[in-house]
Amino acid sequence: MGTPRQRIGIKEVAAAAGVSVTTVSHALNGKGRLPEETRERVRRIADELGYRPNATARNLVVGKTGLLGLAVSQQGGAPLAVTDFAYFAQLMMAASTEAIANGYALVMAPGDAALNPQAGIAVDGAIIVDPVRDDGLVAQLQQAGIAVVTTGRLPGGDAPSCWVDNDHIAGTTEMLDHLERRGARRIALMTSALDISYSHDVEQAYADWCERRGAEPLLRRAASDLTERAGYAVASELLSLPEPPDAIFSTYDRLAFGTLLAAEARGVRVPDDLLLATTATESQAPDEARPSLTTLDLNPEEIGRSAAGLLVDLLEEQEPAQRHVLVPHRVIARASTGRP
Amino acid sequence: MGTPRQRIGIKEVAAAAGVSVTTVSHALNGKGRLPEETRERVRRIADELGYRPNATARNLVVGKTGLLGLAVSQQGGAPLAVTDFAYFAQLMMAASTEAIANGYALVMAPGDAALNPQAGIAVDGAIIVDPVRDDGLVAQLQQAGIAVVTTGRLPGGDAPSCWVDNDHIAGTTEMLDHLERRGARRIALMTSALDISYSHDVEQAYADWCERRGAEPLLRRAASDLTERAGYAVASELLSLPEPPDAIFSTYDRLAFGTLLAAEARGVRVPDDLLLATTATESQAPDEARPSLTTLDLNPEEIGRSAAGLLVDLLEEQEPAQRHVLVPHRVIARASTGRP
DNA sequence: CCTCGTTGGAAAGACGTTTTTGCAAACTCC
DNA sequence: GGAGTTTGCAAAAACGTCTTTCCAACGAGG
Repeated sequence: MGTPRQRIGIKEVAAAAGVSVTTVSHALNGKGRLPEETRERVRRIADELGYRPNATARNLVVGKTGLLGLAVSQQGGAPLAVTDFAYFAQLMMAASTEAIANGYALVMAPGDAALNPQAGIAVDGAIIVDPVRDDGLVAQLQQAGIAVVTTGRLPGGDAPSCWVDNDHIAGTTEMLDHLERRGARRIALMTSALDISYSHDVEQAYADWCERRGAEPLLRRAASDLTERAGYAVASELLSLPEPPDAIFSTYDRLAFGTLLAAEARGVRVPDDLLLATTATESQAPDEARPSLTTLDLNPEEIGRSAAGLLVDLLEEQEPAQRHVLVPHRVIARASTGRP
Repeated sequence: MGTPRQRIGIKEVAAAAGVSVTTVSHALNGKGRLPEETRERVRRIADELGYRPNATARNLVVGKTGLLGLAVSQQGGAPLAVTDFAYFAQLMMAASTEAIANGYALVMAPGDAALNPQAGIAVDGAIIVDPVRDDGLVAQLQQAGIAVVTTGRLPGGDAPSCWVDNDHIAGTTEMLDHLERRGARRIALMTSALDISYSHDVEQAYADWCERRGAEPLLRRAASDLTERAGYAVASELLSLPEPPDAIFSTYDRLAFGTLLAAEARGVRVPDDLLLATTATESQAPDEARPSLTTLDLNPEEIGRSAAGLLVDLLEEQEPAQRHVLVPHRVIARASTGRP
């Protein structure tokens, strides 16, 4: 108020610098043939005036929307992976940060329809989290020529695709080794029935690990809502076996919390009678549980950051440096596997 | 591939309909003077051709960005309200849905800087969740002339503002009444020390309620990380008082879960020895707890939907129908307050 | 001195809409 | 049947940037 506060544009900068708008544009974008001296002067003046290029105008001329979409693959019609809010929120925040740093805006798709090329919002590229087999959205996007990066790999995906993922085979193996070192002789795997690459990788790593040791696999898939209640049910069943496991590796922290409750209800002490480890979706929660939970940290922030970065590369460079990214994991030993 | 797949624009529609682009624009936007018959025909042809207006071009000419920002107010420099992922995610998804329905894209701000009018991404308007007193971002946005809607009211806010909120006074009172009806004689309030309107409203409602009954208030503010651990600590202190409460109302579900643990650890039975109620941030979790928790449901989806809707009104209409929205709450009685 | 290549920079078109203005044709009214 | 008024639509100007094209000045080589 008082100040006219006219948004200053490239024209104003040009006038102030005594050059044409062309020169300003070239100077700021490193294009054209200009002596470094002029470039520098224009940049300085633009800075002084607080010039911020209008993203809409730029997008219009370069033919982009400036938008990246982020969606969680839908199993059936589940209203978002309700159980994984923390993992998902961390991933999203990191992806958003990276997108903004590259001049894009990340928009959350509240459902498959939001990114539908025919009906939804127009985006330059999309990140699909944990695609399920035959994910319709992924197919639609690719068919429409929209760049797609998945976190986790598309099961059965034939087409060449871009993804970022953890090395779940290695992570699972490390955790099983850890449990064995802490004295486990009979390790059960508690996972989900979701048809995503994560499940497949973990189950395969587990099967291979057991086979190498000549051990009998003890695999349970919890109800796909992945609540503590589901973990409680599966753990109760496991613990009442004639030959119950002496260690459980859960691939979702909610399932592990439920397992903790089930153990307590049956008077099974963790870690004395049962070792318990989990994959983390929420960084603090496992540490706050009683006892604190040994965790395989999947580093969702880095997943999100990498996914957005890869997507931007895909959009801006003709040939991205890499089409696949592996994000490092980390085994964090806590009280639930003994010797804290 | 094979099909040229030229993006069809307003020009193609005009050609197909045998009219000018002006007429197409007018027909589609309900502007200008056109007989209904022409309008209808143009709309039909546009539909048949699958015409989708280019949002970027539209935004350019109307001088908008088409972006709405959503940020969680930062207390100090906390990396997002970590504890409230579920509440927050539900709110965000609903806001995103509403934004898209109105032709906007909602972008999550991964920190205050992202929406800074000087340095961040340019948005038409912003939703700030639970603003703390003297929130810098709110001030900056308003000063820059960017429309702001807050969920929860800005403490000490002098300027006229737009917000959507629950009637926490009424909600708290209802819950206290419920506890009293279920036999509580000494009700403690467990809340946070956050300087947001939510805390103030609840504390005031509690103080008033106690005063009306001549009861002594028993108020505790948990550490602001609001974890189960924090709830555990506060509950332990309360239960070890010479005259402990026979009911606790927690304003965050995590605190209530911690309370449940503390009660169990001390052999205090819920609901027999202690009634426990909580405000919900996660719809299923309180139901899944053991015992299931009586809940004050704040309806975060509706908060998010309303906030986005109000923001759009603010941007598109000179004078919005209303500047404040109250979203209904709901008391859900469960096992933790007896008689399920 | 003339030609040619290089350098620095400006002019103008384009991106796909919306909006304003303009202008005939078709009515209405006396 | 002429003067106004309404109706239906088109032409053109924006919006702010990037990009292509073009031109003048300058230097070098013969």
